[in-house]
Amino acid sequence: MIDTVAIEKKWKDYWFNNNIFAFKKGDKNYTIDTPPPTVSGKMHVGHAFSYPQQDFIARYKRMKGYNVFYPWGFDDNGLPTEKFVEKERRVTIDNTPLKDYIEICREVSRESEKGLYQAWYDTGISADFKNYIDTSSDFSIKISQEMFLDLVAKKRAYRDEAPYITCPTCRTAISQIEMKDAIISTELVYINFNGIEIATTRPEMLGACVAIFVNPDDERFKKFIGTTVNVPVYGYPVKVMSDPSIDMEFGTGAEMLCTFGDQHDLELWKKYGIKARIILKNNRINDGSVIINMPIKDARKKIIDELQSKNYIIKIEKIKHSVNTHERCGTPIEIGISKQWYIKDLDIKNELIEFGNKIEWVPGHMKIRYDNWVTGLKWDWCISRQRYFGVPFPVWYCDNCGEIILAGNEELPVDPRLDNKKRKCEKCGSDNIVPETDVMDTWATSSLSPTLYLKHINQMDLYPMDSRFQGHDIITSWAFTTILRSYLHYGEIPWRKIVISGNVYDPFGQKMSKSKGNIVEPRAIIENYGADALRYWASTTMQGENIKLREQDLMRGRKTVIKLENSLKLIMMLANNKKPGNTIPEFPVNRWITTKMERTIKEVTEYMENNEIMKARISLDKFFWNEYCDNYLEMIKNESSKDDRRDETLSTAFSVFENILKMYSPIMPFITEELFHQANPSFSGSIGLEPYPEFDGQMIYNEENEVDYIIGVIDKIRNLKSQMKLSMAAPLDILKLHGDAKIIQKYDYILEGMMHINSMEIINSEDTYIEN
RNA sequence: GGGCUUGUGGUCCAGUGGUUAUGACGCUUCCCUCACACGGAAGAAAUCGCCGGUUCAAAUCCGGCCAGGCCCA
Repeated sequence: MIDTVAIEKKWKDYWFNNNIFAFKKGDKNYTIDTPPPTVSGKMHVGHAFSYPQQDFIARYKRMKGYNVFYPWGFDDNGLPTEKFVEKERRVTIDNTPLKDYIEICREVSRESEKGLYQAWYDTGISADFKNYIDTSSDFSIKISQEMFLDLVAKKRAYRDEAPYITCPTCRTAISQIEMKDAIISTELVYINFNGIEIATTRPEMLGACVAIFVNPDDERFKKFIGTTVNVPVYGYPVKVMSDPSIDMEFGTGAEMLCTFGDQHDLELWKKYGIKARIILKNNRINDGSVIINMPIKDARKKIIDELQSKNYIIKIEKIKHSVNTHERCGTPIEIGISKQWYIKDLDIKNELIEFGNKIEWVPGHMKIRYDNWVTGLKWDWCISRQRYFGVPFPVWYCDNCGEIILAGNEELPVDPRLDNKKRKCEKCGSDNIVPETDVMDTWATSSLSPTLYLKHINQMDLYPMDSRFQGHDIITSWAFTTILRSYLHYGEIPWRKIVISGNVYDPFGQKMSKSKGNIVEPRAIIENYGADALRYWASTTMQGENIKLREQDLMRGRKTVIKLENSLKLIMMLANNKKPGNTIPEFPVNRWITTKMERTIKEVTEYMENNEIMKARISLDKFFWNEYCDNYLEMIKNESSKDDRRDETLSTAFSVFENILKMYSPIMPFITEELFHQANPSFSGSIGLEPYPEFDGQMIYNEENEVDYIIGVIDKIRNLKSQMKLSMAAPLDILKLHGDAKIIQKYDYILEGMMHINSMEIINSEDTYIEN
C-alpha cells in the first residue's frame, strides 16, 4: 500500500529547503493577500477546506508562468491572544505589570507560531513560510501606527465618546465575550414618575436617567409618548420615548433609560443618540447633588429613602433577575463612556460601494453582503479597544489643556503606556502629559494586510494585490475594513479579486463544535487519507459553497492517488523502466488520446482561469479515469509490443501521463511531484514550477471520431462478455460484427488484442451490433 | 423583520430553456484480464420541494408558498 506519509514528508521538506515557493519579482506577478491564522487557535477543518482552495490558484498561476507572491502571516493581536495566554501561563493583567504582560503575550505568540504553521505546511500549502509577518511584531506595529497617523493627518481619525464595559472589582476593561449572565435576587421598585409609572431594578441610577421608554404598541402609554416628565428627587426633565424592544409585561411596561444600567440602556442610548449622564464609576455613585461618592448599596438605600419620603414609591417587589457579570469574578459589570478614536467613513458610502464594484467577487452574489453592510452603516468605525495586547495608539494627551500629542514617524513603533520620554505640551507648555491607554481594534491592523505583506518585501509597487481569499463570515469586518483603509490611504482598491470560501459541516449538515463532539482534526485526515486526498476533497465543491465532511469523499481522492501511481507503474513496465523520447503521434490511437488530451487541456484551463476548480477537476478525472486508463491504456497494453508502433505509443503514453500529472498537481501536489520525479529520475526541479500544459489546436486529429466509434464497438463487446458472465480476458473464438466495415477493419488489431478475439467476421451495416 | 442562498435517484453533488437529466458514494450481478479488487464490466434506482404562470418547449425563466442555511436588524 502506498505510503503517503513518507511521500508527503519528502516533498514538503524538499519544497521548503529548496525555497521552491520563494517570491522573486518578475514581469508577470501574482500577489495573494493570505489570511493570517490566529495564534490562539489551531488548524480546523474549515482551514483545511479553504486554504487548499487558495493554494490551487497559487500553484496554477505559478505553472502559468507567474511569479507568485503567496506570503505567510500570523494574527496574534487582541483578546483571543490575551485569553490564550491567560490559559497557558495563568497570567492576567490584574497580577502582572503591563510591560511584563505584553512581553509574555509576545513570547507565547512566537512560541505558538513555531508549531502552528506546521499544519498548513503538512497540507501542502505553497506559501513562503520562511518569509512571514506577524501582527504584533515591531514591524507591524510601526506600519499600523504610521497608517493611523496618516488618518489623523487626513482628518479621518477623530475622538468622540463611546461606551466601555468594566469590572468594578477587577478594575479592568472587559469585552462582550468575557461576560456571562447570572440570576440574582433583587428588588423591582415601582416609581411614580410625576404621572407615568415605571419600574426599575436600579433605583440608585435615578440620577443617570436620561429618558423614559415604553413600547410603541402599548395602549396604556401611547398618550405619553413625546411628552416630558420630571425625574423625581432630581427634578430635571426627560422625554418619554418608544421602542419596540421594551417588554410590556415587565414591571409597569415603562422603563427608565439610565446611562448606563445595563446593555439594553446602551443599545437604546446608541440608537437614539441621547446625551449621557454618567454618575457610576468604580462601584461608586456620584451625581454631584443627591449622592456624593457613595458605594452602590448605600446610594440605593439613600435614593429609596428619598423617594419614599416624598411618596414617589408605589411598591417594591422581590424578583429574580438576569444581569451581566464578569465571568471571572461574578461582579455585575459597569458601563461608562470615554473618549475613543473613530475612523470617519459614513460620508464616503458611495465611494466604498463604487470600490466594491471595481473588485471581482467570487461568487458574485457575495458582493451584495458588502453592499448591504456599507449601505446600512450607522456609525463611524470605533477603533479603540480597552485591551492590553494590541497596537498602541501613538498618542498622548495634555492633562492641562487637552491637546492631542502625536508621536513623530521617526519614533515608531512606540508604546505610550511604557514610554519614559519626557514630553511637553506644545500648546500650553505643560509637562503633565498622559498616554493613551487604549489599543487599536485588531481589524485596524488586519485591514492593512496588503500593505503589511508588500512593505515587508519592499514591493509596494505591486499594490493593489491580485487576490484576497477569505470566509463569508468576515465580509463585513475584514473585507470591508481592508477596502475602507485602502480607499482612505491610497484611493485605490486593495485587490482586483476577492474569493469567498464556504463552511464545513458534519455529514448531517450540522456545524462542528466541541459540545456536539463531531469535530474532525485535519491532522487525522492527513494521517488516514493523505494530504492529497484532503485537498481533492476541498476541490469537490463550487467556490463559496458549503461542504459536508464525509469519509467516502476523502476516499475518492485517495483512490485517485493510487490510480495515478498504478498508471505510471504500468507504462514504466511496458517501457522497461525507460521513458522514451518525444515523438509526434501518427498512429490513430495515439492521435486519438492526444486529441482528447488537448480538448481536456482547453477545458481544464478555462475552468481554472474562472476559479471553477471543481469543474476543472471533474473534467480531468473523466479524461484520466475513462479515456486514459479504461480505454487508452487498455488498448495499448496488449498491443504495444508490436515493434513498428512501440516507441511512438510509449512516448505518447508518457507525455499524456505527464500532462495529466501537471494538471493534477495544483490539487494533489505530493503524488504528482513524486511520480513526475519517478518518471524523470534526473529531474531536479519541481512539477509545481513546470509550465502548465498549453492547448495546441494542431494536435486535434480526425482519427478522434473513428476511435470513438471503435470504443462504442468495444463497449458492445464488453457488454456481451458481461452478459455471458465472462471475464474480459476470456477469449472469443469467433465474433460476427455488423457495422462500419471500413473503420472496423482499420482497427481490427485493437479489437482483437484488447478483447481477446481469435477471429472476427465483419459485416458492413448501418447499425452496429453483434450477431449471436 | 430585511437581505442573500439552497432544495435534482437512498446519500452527496453537476446541469440554468430544446434529443433517452451528469457523475460520485451506496446497492445488485458478473469478472482475481500479467498496473490497480481502494480495480474492471454490466445493472436497478429521480413525476428535478409544492402550486400557478410565460413559452411550440421549463429541472432551467417569472410569481406565490413550504422547508433548510447564512448575514444583518
